[in-house]
Amino acid sequence: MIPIANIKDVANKAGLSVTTVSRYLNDHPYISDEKKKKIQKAMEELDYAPSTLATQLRSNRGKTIGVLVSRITNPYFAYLVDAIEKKVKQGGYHLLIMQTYGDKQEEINTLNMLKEKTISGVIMCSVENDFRTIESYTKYGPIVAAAQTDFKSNSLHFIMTNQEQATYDAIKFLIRKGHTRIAYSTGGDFTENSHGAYRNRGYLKALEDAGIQFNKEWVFTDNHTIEDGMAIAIRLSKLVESRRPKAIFAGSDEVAIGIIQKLEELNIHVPKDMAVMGFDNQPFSALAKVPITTVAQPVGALGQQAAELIASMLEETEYEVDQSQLKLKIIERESA
Amino acid sequence: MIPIANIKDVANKAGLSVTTVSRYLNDHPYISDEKKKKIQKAMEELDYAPSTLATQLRSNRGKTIGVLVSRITNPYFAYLVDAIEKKVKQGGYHLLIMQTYGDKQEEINTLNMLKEKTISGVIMCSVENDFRTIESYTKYGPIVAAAQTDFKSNSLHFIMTNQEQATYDAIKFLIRKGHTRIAYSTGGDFTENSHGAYRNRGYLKALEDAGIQFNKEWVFTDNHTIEDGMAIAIRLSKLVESRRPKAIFAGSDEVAIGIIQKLEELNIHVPKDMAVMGFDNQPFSALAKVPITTVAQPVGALGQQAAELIASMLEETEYEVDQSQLKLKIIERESA
DNA sequence: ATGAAAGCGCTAACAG
DNA sequence: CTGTTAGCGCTTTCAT
Repeated sequence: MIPIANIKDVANKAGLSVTTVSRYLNDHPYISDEKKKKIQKAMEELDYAPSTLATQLRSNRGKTIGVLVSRITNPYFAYLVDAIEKKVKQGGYHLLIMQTYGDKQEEINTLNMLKEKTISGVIMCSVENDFRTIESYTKYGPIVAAAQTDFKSNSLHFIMTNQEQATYDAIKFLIRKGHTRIAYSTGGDFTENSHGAYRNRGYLKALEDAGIQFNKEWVFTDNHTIEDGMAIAIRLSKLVESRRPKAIFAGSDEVAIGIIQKLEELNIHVPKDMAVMGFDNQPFSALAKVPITTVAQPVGALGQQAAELIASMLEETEYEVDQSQLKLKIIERESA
Repeated sequence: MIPIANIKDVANKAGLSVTTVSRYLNDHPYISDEKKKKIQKAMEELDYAPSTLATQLRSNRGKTIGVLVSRITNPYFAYLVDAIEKKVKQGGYHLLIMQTYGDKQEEINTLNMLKEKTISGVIMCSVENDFRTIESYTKYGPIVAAAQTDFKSNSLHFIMTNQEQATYDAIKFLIRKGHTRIAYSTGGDFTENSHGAYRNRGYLKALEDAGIQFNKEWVFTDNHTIEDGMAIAIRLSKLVESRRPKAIFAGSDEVAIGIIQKLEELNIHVPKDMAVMGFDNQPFSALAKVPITTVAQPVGALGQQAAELIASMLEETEYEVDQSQLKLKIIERESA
């Protein structure tokens, strides 16, 4: 691991000053072609690459964007990260991935990296803390959150999809299929200010509008994985039939596939005995044992726009989010 | 976006020198408790956080590890990244994710970030260039590749699983099931030095050992996604039955699920008309329409050990890879 | 068109 | 135990 040449070495070799070399590096005007050649030659011979560390320290601007996800193994986040990465790369940015696993403190830790200049901006694909708290970190750098909210802020920016409406539509879809006994699974805890509060509202509102009584026994909280879905199925199966729902909004395709799998194992058939509705429209959803009826999220557009928005904040240019690209859509297949 | 306090501000506020503050920051001995308190207080009041940029520039050691994957949306890589992230976090490192999408130049670009000090080390979860080339970048920082190879190097380190043996075993498994017409899909181009060369060898060797004639018509190259799998199924279906294989080694569960899905649509049944063998044992594989028989990769151990290995190189300590954790294993389900 | 010199925020001799 | 000082590699006035 040999010491790498620095700008001074290049300057010496080229018989010029560091200033000129720096100018060359930054595409300044006023350098004669002759010297340009010399510099290029020196750089090649020395196998030179400018230290991003020094550049960033001096110019006070980095090229790394932090991306917060709850876990990268959730395909929803993987696809989001993919879309973000493709876009930011165009602007010469890089992505530092941080997983929170639902932990508030981990999220704060990442936000603090803004202060330490480890990253220059943050895209929050999931959010754990309340927006008031998060907003307070915008004084350290730009933050974009992908989340639905009423929270108004000049400094904290959002890329929003209408989760409430989509959930309302999804429940309505089940109701139109004749369902009235509709269970509900969420990644949060079903309280007012938690994860998925908007979806909760959509669920409640759809029931209410249809004159269906809400049944607290039928809400399942804190579910994220295939295993969580399986656990739900087991609980569902243990309910005597008179108290058992006939449909469930799973909150994610991962949970949905777990539910379906276990239900079938337990000889409860989908959708005949139990309709299951997913969320996300992940690649495997169409290919499951019972293809999943779900709501598609516009991940590609979401990631791309989040990337463009954060870049515009970093570069102090304007960017207008295009809501028309951010629509959710029910995909009807066989599970409901 | 307010300017952040620096070490000098803290020193001034605490009425001490920057050295003492720096010592405090780095847990040096020999600071009186009284001053420690003062420093803590000053830091809090100023909302101070040390600039990682300056620290790294000065100490010439960063805390960011680059991770190269071909695409993060492939669950194999997502789980690998997850395992790596969990481990490096313990050492205070962060992960910069780079996707190559199979592009050699992208891989080189990432390796070059070592030179620029953007990252301090690289874990290559996928590899595109030849090892001779990659090895030449080790002079800029530690590189760990997760790949099987005979390439010997003092500077370039490997975390290896025996892909050849696993493929041999998988093909053997099919042969024991009575198959002799076995097709083969790979992510590479089936040449000697490409992607998956070891798997190719395993395939060829298993055929040879069983006295089965190799049929070039039955190898499908450059397949990675579910869509690629579907395309294979279509090509398979177009073969007249006398020239059609009765089994296929898909190379990945993603490709396998695509093949199975499309085959079933085309009324060719798995495994009756065509056995399909996957690779990776991804979470959805057990839950597919026809649960996939596959070979499980030890992603967790792979990620963890890659992380420990790179950390040991960065910290110049010793680390011995534990091969016993790195075994591949056939998981028999229904597709073959 | 080019260069000298100051300094970004921090660490590490060295001196006391 | 604490402070002074010289850089790490780069950008950026300010001269020339």
